[in-house]
Order: sequence, then structure tokens, then C-alpha cells
Amino acid sequence: MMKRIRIVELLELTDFGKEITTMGWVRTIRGSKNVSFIALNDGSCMKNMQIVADAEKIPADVLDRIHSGAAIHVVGTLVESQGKGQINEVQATEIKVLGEADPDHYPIQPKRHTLEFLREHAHLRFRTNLFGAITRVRHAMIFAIHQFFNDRGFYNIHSPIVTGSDAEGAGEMFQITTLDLNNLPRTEEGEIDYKKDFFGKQTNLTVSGQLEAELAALAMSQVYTFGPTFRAENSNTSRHLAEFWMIEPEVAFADIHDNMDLAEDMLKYVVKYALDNCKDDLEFLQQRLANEEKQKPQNERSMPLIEKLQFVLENDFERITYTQAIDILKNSKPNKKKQFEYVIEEWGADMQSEHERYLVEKHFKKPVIITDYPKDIKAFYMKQNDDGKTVAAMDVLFPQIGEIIGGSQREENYDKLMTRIKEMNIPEEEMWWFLDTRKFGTVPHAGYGLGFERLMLFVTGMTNIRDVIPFPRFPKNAEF
RNA sequence: UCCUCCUUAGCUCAGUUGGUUAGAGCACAUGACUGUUAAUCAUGGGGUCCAAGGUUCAAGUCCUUGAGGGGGAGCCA
Repeated sequence: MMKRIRIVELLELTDFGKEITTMGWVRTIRGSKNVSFIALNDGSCMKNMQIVADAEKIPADVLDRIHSGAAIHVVGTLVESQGKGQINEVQATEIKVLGEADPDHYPIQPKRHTLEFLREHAHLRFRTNLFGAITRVRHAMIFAIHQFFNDRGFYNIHSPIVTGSDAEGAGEMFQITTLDLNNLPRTEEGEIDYKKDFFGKQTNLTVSGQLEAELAALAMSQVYTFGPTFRAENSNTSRHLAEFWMIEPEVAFADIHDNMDLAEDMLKYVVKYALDNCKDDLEFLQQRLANEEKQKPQNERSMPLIEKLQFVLENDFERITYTQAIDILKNSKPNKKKQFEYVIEEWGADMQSEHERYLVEKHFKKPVIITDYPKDIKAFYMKQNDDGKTVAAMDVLFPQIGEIIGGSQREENYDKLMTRIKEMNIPEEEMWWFLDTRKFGTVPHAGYGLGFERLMLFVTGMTNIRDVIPFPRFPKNAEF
């Protein structure tokens, strides 16, 4: 393949006079009689490389084929920039058009597009400044998460994507099958005969890797999963996807407090990683957010993005129990004045997002971890506390996003776990392998699930989760 | 799934009380300009007003239904 210098490297070079080759996609081209300027981007960074095309050196029929979106191959001399705004530029000696982009049909113009329009052109939105920045930050976050866990001696586990269990208990599942839906095999009783299906049983896409992560943790001591997760909920919100990526650490010999420490350390680590490694992209995202919020009244605007990230880094998360949270809410102004849609009457109520937002955004004004929820509103596998009423669950709540992490210490006692399984009608016969861990060498352990795209919302300041994953899947949409 | 708002040029939008041939900026084409920074200036082409039905002398505008999208809620990560 042709040798090229990536634009991120090229922008730093000062050995003027050197001949270089670079390639990329044209962002804008400005022309006058004698000279044209091309802003070239190859995705390697936020900034564009300025290519100077002299009318004497570059034939008009080549320049005529260059519009926004075209891919070009540039050979030229690196020179000190004669204009303002960049230190260097490439004085082109030869330009080859690798791929034209007919401006009558190419949808991405060098102007502001709405996020909705770009969502409908998700195959081309990588070519915008915004989605270039989001894509680079997303990569950095993925990398930082693996680095965080690797540095602490965690092992990455690939939990299965196909599951034969519907006991994961985290929502509606997508069924997968190779059966002919127009001609389903039936048993004598008239039921669908799943013995004839590919796996010999009914199977679904996973809604959580937690149960398998627990199996691994109870041998490897500390593991984490980072994989795709599927929920068939009919959720139409800016915080939900049908296919999203989840990080699920699971740690043996750990309790709920260790779990909270790990969650807080991890979030701070990855936020710091973004601040240290994605400066240009974050500055661009910060500017976008500020522009977006110009229409909002002063008191509803959030703090600048980078300041917000630093704030999370520098402050301890508030840790309170569910019981304390309910007390605060009961005595809060909006509750007394009945401004909440759901007024908090008594202990045991499930908190609505308006309550979580009040605690995080109004009362504490920082991330909050709520622990020890009533057992009746939480999952069967959570560690039962001595009070008989609560479980060692924890939710990490972030401003604007709400629940970014949900986790718990796990119930390691076989009898207590069995009691909950029976009380909550979990199909016990499907759980034998999970229950085995409590029979053989059980230990206290804990873990949580982090919604990766929700973390992305926080770090990028974007407000719709469909914009922080390249190809979002949601009800009635699986395009691209 | 519920509530609510929106859908007009390739894109972003305006379109008054229902009234003649539906507008602007950007993009594009042509021309001007000795180096621009989303260049500037002049000229030009470009429309199934989301779809179907209805009210009316007359519908982009009003009504009904549907589709798609935004925001909020529920469920959750």
C-alpha cells in the first residue's frame, strides 16, 4: 500500500522542505484564481491538514473533481504556513482523486447538521468533526477500562452471547432460533418442539454476563466482562439501547464497600484517562455542549464539560443508604410541596428518576451511591442484610444520566439464596450450575454492571445514547 | 407502551387571519478576487410543502387517520 503520514503526525512536523505523502477526505475546499486550499482529515485527530493547491501545479480538471467528502492522495512539500491558524501546510505537487463525492448527492456538507439528520446517515457521520471526536473518545474509554482492570490483576472473561437460561432476570430477551418460523415443529401436545432447534433448547441473546462472571470470579478471584448485551424492552428513550456494551467486574473476597471503592476508582480512572488523552476532542465536545445550551436559561445550563469531568475526579462520591435517601426525599421541598409526580410517602417505595435527579443534581450536587435497598425491589442474587429487610445493593447515580452503575454484594449462602429463588419463582432447575458455586467453596463476593454508553454520555456531554454508539439498535430500527 | 411537540429546496429554517407565481442562509454551477481559514462579492438552477382522506370558492396553513423523528415518563445499564 501507499506510504502515507497520518495527519495527526503531519501537523506536528517542522522539517520544512521535506517531501511527504498524505491521504484523507476533503472537509472543505476554498478556491481563488491562483490557489486553492483544501482542509484534509483522515480521522486521526480533530484538526485538518491544510493542502495548498497552486493552479500552476495542480490541473484545473483535478481541482474540479474535488468537493467536500472526496478522498484524495496528496504528494507535496511540507512548508511553513504563510497563513494564520496553522504552523505548517503541504504545498501540493501532485493530487490524485481516489474517490469523488458528488456534491449533488453527498449528504454531509461542511456546515452544522442536526443530530437527527446524522443519525439517519450513520454510515457517513464518522466523517463529521463531532462523530470523529466521539469515535476517538469511545476508543480511549474502551482502552482505559481494559487498562484499569489489567493494572489491578483482573482477568477479562468472554461471557456467552447466546444463553439457554431465562433466569438472568434483567429484562425482555431476544429469542434466537434456526427453526423455520413458517413451519414450526410441534410436540404431541402442540407446543413448539425446541429439541429440534439448533441448540436443542430455547435460546436467547444474553441480557447480562454476571452469572457467568461469578463462576469465573469464584476461581480467578477477580474478573470482568466487557461485551454486548441485548434487551428487547420497548424502551424509547435517550438513555436506552436494545444492543449496548456492558462492563461487569466480579470480585471474590469482597463486600459491598470494596465494590463501591472499585466502582468509584474505575470511573475516576477512565475520566482521568479521557482528560489526559483526548484534550482536543473534549474541547470540541465542550464547545458543542456550550453552543447547544445557549438556548437554555442560565440556571439550567450545566458546567463546562471539562470542568464537570474534573469535578468528578476531585470529589468523593456521596455514599448513602436507601433509608437515608428516603428520609432526605421525604423532607425535601418538592416532596412537601407535592412537586414530585410521585410523592414519597413511606419506606419501601421505588425511587423514580425525578427523585434520583433531585438527590444528585439538587441536594448533593455530585455523584451519589445509594446502598441497601429493600429486598423486594431488587434481584434474587443480592446479599441479604442482617436486618431481614434490605439487600447489599448499590446504584451509582450521575448527574443528567441517572443510574450509570448497578451492582451488589452477592448472596453466597446456599440456603438463603435458595429461599429467595423459591420466593421469587426463579426457575430453579436452570440454575444448578450457578447454585453449585454456593455448594463448593463459596466466598463473599461482589460485582456490578456499568453501562458503557451511559459512561460515554457523561464523558462526551452528549445527551442521546444513540449518538455515542456507531450503529444504534432500538425499537423499529436496525439500519446499517 | 403513555404524554407532548415536530415533518416546507441537498442541509438548516421562515412562511402572518386559509387568498396571486412558496422564501432566506448554506451547498452546487458560472464569473470576479495574489494566501484562504465553514473565505468574500455578483449571477443562476433547484420544491410530490411526510402520506392518505376530509372541510372550503380557495389548504403549506384547518380537521381525521397513518408513518417517521425529537423531548419527557415507565423499565433499566
